[in-house]
Amino acid sequence: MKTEPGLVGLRVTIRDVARTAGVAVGTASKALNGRGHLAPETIQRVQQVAEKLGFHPNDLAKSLVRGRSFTVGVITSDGFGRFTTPMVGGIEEALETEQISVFLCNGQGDAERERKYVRSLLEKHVDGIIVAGRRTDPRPRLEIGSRIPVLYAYAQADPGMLCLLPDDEQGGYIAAQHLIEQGRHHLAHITGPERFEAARQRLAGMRRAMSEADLSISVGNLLHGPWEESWGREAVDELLSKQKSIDGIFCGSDQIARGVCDALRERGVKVPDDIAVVGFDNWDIIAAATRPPLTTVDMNLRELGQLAGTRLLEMIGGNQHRGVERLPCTLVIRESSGAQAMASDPRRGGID
Amino acid sequence: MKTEPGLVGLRVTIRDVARTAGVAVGTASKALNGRGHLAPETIQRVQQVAEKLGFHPNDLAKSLVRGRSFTVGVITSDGFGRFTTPMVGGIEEALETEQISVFLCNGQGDAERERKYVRSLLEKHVDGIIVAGRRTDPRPRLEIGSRIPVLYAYAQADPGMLCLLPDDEQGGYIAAQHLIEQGRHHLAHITGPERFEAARQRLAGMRRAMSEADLSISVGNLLHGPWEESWGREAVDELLSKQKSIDGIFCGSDQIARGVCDALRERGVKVPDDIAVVGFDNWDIIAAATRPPLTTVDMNLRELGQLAGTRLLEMIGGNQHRGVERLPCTLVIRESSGAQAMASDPRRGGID
DNA sequence: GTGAAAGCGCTAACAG
DNA sequence: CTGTTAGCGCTTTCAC
Repeated sequence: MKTEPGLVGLRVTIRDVARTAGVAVGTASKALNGRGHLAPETIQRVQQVAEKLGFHPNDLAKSLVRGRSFTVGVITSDGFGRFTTPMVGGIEEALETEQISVFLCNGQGDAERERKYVRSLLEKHVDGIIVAGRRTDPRPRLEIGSRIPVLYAYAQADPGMLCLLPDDEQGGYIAAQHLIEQGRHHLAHITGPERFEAARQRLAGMRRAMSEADLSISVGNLLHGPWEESWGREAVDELLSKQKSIDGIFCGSDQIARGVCDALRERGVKVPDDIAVVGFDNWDIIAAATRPPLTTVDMNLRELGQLAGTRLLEMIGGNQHRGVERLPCTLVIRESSGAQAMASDPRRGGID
Repeated sequence: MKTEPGLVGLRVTIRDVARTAGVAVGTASKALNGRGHLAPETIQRVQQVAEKLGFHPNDLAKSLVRGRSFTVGVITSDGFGRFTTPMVGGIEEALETEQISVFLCNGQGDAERERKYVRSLLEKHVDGIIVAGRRTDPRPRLEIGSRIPVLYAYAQADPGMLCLLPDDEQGGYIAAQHLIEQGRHHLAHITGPERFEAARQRLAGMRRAMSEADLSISVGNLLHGPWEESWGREAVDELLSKQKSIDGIFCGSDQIARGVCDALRERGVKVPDDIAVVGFDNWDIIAAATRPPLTTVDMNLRELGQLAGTRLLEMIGGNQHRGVERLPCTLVIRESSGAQAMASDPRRGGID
């Protein structure tokens, strides 16, 4: 026995709407979607009935017949940590303009889990998949025995895949360039482990900026260590124990920069007057709370996410992309670098 | 013209599998899902063919006929900030055991966006919705003209809804109790704005612990301010300028606690020797980097998320829930409280 | 302009 | 044990 329209029927279908409005199902469909040529009054009547009945079209059925689900999957590897969080926001933003919903999958960097998720997403017939990572070093490619587009954001697979990354080299460049512009010529770099591509590229960018100004990093002024606040403090000890005349430090992360600033202050070294400091990440909870507030490089992860969403949409539309695409970083000027806060051009110092 | 099985056919359907395996569609379905009674060899053959063809069942069709989508929607209000991030992890974990996928919706605390998302989720025929907030104060209920279950996690609507919250009162209780057990009897409380229910409840818990020990908070030792690190520093100035003999401070958040510790150290006050400090949140990036590392209260947000997932599953299964349910907090002992690090019982000091 | 019918891919009776 | 049939709710021809 069919539920009567207007009653509590848990499932108001288009047939209920059609019957109540006194039209055929096909007609109701057209009225609801604005397709075909219908009498204005019919359209209105159907829509009113739908409204009154609280009709919600069943996307499952819709997708089935249209052959597309209007959903995409996002597989993250760090369970929404500080890198993926803003990215996912950007992805969603780009996708929602096309009414596409996001399946969230927390891969936790575990290949087995990722495989499971891929399977599940494939069965949900998602229109595409974005892999959002937490480090830029190459990782194994996601195996998908299917023709749906895949893309990597803040993650890198092989060159056959589209990989969206921040331009760490350019980020290092603008950081160092900024210090140099403040008249600081004796620069040190305190950063993370050398095995991170990001650390190597930021350093490369710094070197490029310095060599353009006929400067270079003195031996002993380049310190690699863990990505931790305490490493920033230790590194300062190491650096200053050698009595070097340093007037600027570029740090590979805001956490390191925070440790650096704390250590300098506790030694009576004034930031930025004696030594200017620039961080990396613009992780506001760190950067804004540091004394003084950190000038730092922003990787524009939200924009990276938006780009990922946009590119995926293009790929779903049939335009394939591949290779590495890098998004410029931006300098966010606060107080630690001794500069006037001012708008900075995102493209400035770009390498292209 | 149908794509031949085995060819590049972008859509391998169960019919392709059935035809290739030389069985009927219904039989293939049973073989693939382990339903009905089939000859073992048939099952195997069908499965092999499915594998070879790279067959992925279409969940859309499956859901359509089964009347359930095996998906749920999670609407967050802070775009995956520090509260929702661990919760969403827990939610996913609880749900994946039942093979349920999560639609991620970033409501950004905007009622209009939430409405849009609800609509979209309803059309996707999700089996349930979780609203994950970032503060525990009452918020408007989500309007859903439908019979699917809804629940609030780290958010509170009206009493007709199921709301899952951390037990802030008990959290405040165990924090203060811990300080008292360390022999600290002159306690201060530096916390967030009074308009936050969480701030009021943590304070209430602290009061309960103190009154049980025949203690109370002296006038002037209770300071409300913004949830910021700098407020912690300012509050210390305010507190110590009055020359009070304080030997313990319970802070309403780790950020505040960090500011407090920094300010104390810079004034030459030893933590924990002179003054013991306890924070709230166990936000590791803050708590672990503070000098000394913070003893703090963990709201177990991941577990809260798991609970949310579990409860939603129960509700989907037909068992309705309503009212507020609170999950106990746990004390995480580090160095700032002067205690031996030791396992603590989550239930200890519970109010029930 | 509107209705009727076919079918998206799958599962679930019911026959055989 | 396996095949056939009838839909799930919707869109989309194609007639009228």
